[in-house]
This record gives sequence, structure tokens and C-alpha cells, in this order.
Amino acid sequence: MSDFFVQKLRHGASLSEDDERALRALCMNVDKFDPQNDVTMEGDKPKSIKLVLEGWACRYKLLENGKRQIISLFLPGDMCEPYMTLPQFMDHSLGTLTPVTVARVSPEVIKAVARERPQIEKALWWDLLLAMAMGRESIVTLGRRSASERLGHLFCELHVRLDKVGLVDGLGYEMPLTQSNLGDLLGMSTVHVNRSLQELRAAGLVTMHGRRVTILNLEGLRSTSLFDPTYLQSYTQA
Amino acid sequence: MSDFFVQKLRHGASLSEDDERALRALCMNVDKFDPQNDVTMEGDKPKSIKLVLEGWACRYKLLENGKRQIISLFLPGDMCEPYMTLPQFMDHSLGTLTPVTVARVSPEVIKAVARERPQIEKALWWDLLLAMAMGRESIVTLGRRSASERLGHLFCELHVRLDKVGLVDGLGYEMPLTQSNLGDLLGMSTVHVNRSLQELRAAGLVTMHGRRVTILNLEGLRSTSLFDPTYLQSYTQA
DNA sequence: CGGTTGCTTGAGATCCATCAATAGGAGTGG
DNA sequence: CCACTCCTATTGATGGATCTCAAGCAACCG
Repeated sequence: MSDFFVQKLRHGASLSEDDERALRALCMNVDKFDPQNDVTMEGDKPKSIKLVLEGWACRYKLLENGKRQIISLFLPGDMCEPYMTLPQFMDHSLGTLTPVTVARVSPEVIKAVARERPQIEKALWWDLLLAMAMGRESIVTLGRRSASERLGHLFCELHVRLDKVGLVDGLGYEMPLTQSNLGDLLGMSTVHVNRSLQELRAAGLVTMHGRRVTILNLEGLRSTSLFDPTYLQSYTQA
Repeated sequence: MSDFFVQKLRHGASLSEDDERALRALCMNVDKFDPQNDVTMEGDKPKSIKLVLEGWACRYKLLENGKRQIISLFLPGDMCEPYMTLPQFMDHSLGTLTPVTVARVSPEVIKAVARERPQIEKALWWDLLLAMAMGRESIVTLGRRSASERLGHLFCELHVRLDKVGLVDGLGYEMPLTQSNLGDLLGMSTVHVNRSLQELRAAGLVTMHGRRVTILNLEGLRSTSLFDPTYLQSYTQA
């Protein structure tokens, strides 16, 4: 069974057996999507909170000039919206990158669960605050990091995030994004993604082949990419 | 009296007289800061939520290579942290850009007020969700907009935000950022900020002189900057 | 006044985007 | 199994956007 959501939230609060059961009970209403599909489109009025149970998805916007920016990645266990309030209409789209299993959760139900179970409320807040911290770091990345630093930083962040849900094995992890996806995520062209990946490879830091990232030198990668994991930890209790 | 906070939150929920009094009562504990000073530094353990009553401030990070990225601007009435949980330590700094008056609010007090007054809770959530939407738009700006589009988009966003707190007059508004500040905010060099401003001026769209922005052609500015205000409205009730 | 800060301009270097073409790999149908 | 197609990855060449360095200028301030 795919338990990534519970596994992730355990990092945000200590959950009892009952808490975990309550969380799993939220994930009954499940949909499956093909890769490169929209779960929700800009302008839609959402009726449920989406939870990624399996696969990779993203939040993105399209500009009038045709350019696309991926705003954030959703990995297994990630929630696509804050639990409290849904927008009147979406100002962005949610799309899949791989085959994805999504749970639709009613905001009323999740609010009720959060009210009854303080540890769940705490964990949901932790998740939200972590997402905000990652958003802030994205701004720094796009504003001030070079192309290869952006890639290296992303691989470091994914390493930490995937580790939280048990999806890191040994030297690396499955990473199903195409170079074109990486371009949309990191604000660069596909061609330049390719060349920057070659730089990282030549420096003996990381390789990306097939759908897999292999980290050859984690410390080196972190320092050359200016990766400081502080932002992923500042809301986690000691 | 500086009432920007209440004025802003009115856009997020309809507040009663009592609600507004309760909000004002939160702002008793006030500090003043000089321009270009830190209110809170990265690594600090914060004990209070900061509320900008007057002046402009920002959230920023410094990279190891000395570069600075401003992550978000705080205008009068803006809250610097979500009301629910403070981090164990700051992953970024809060700094002033002008002389700033800050209210320090204890999270316990604000949580209590939110629990007793549902409209306040709603307004605080609205504020948080709006801040997140602005953060998403920043990512799009930094990832996919050209230098002059970034500037134009910023001026459009500020026009909307300042209008919400009554700080727009006629053709423009006070805008105390230096060109160096704009560079740190928009991920570009000071020199290039200067040249891009000249482009906007030459196109008859906007001018920036002294501490003032004057919008010469709002529709033109919005369309050339790819500014779509949707993201600032999607959580506002009809 | 002299010092400081912010703005402006020029020149040259660098990074990255764009365009265009090729190559590889996976899936499909005959 | 082969031919075909599609998608992704790769490479080269060129131009444009932006950065860096350096210098001059303007406004403000004690």
C-alpha cells in the first residue's frame, strides 16, 4: 500500500496509531492520471484538495508568450493545496509528470479531522510551512544561482525530500523528469539543461541517465551548488 | 493612526467593529527600525510574529558567494510570518528598506484571537494564501520573464497591493526601493535595472524618479509585462 | 565643502537562448 | 524481425541578454 502521505507527515508531528488511521481514511477517493495530463487547470473552481499518493506531479503556469514555468514539484505524499481554504478559482494548473494516483479530499472532512486531532493539525501546518520554505528557496535559486548550481541544488533537495518518504536507495533515486521538464522547472532552455548536466557529470558530482539520478559526490555537490538544507529543517522539532 | 493592517485584512473577510478592535489591540508592542537594518537575522530563534505597520521591509537570503536575493516585500499592513507556528530558527532574514515600524505579536495571543473570532481567522488565512500566491508569481517572474517584464510586472503588482491599503494616489505611488534593491528583488544587476527602466520609460509605460513610480500607461504596462492580476484575486470572495 | 550614496553610461566578457540538425531508444504495426 | 514514428537527448553555430568592471555625475548631508 502506498503510505507516502503518512510517512511524510510523521516528520512533522508524532502521530498515534489512531492519527495515522484517520489520515489513511482521508485517502479513499482515488483517481489515476496519465503522464503529462492536467489534474486541475487554471481557472477551474476546485472542489477538493488533491493529494499525490504515487507518481510525480507539478504546479505550473503558462505565460501568454507560450513559456511555461513549473512552480513546484509534488512527490509521493505531497499535498497540492493548504487544507483550510480552497481558492475561488485556480490561478495555476496542476499537471502530472508521470502516471499519478491522486486522492481527492474534501476540505470539510480534513478540517474536521484536524480540529479533532491536534497532532494532525500540527503535521498539516508543518507540511504547509515546509512547502513555503521550499518556495522561498526556489526564488533564491531562480534569482541568483547559475544553471549548473540550479540543477545541483535541485538534486540535493530531491535527495532530502525523497529520503523522507523512503524513495532514496543507495547512491541515488528515480527521477522521472525529462530535460525539458527540468528546463521549465529551473527557468532555462532544454539545450542548456543538457549542457549543464554534462558539466556536473564532468565534475564527478552527479549523473542522470534514464530515469535515475546517481549522486557521485554528495558533499561536493552540496558545496558547489550552494545547497544549505537549513530551509528544509527550520520547522522540524528537535 | 496607522491602520494599514486592518485596512488590508478587510479585503480578506468582513470584519465587525469588535473584530477590528481586536486586531488593533494586537499591535501594542511596537518597535522602530532604521533603513537597511535587520529586524531578524537568519539563524535567530524568533519569539514573536512581526507585523509591518509603517514603511517597507523585506525577506531575504544571502548566498555564500555574497549574492543577495530579496524573496518578498513587506508593505504597510503585511505580516512577516504565518500566525500559527514560528520556526525553530529563521532560514532567512527580515530587513528594512525604509524606516519601519514593526509590531511584535505573540503567536499565542494571535492564535487565541483567531480561535474566538472566525472572521479574523478567515482574514489571516486569506492573507497567508495571498502571500503564497505572490510567491508563486515571483517564481514565474524570475524563471520566465525578461528584465523589463520583471520590472513592469513588479510595478503592476505594487499598484494593486498599495491600492488595497490606500497608498496609491492618482498616477502612481511612493516606491522607496533603490535600483540596487530592485536588482536584489528581481534577480538582476543594478546596471541592468537602470537600463531596463530606461526602456520602460522610452516606451512611455512607466517612470521612476526620486522615490516615486508614475504609471503612464497602465494597460500598456500590464500587457507588455504579461501581468495578469488573477493571482491576487483567486482567494477573495465575490 | 568633502564624503557618501545612488544613478548613469560605456566597453567588453559571459552566460544562456535560439535555431537547426543528428542520434538514440521505446513503442507500434506490418 | 523490420520499418516507421515519436520522443528525448545531444551537438554545433550564432546572436542576444545580461553581467562585470570602471568611470563620471548628481543629490544630499553633516
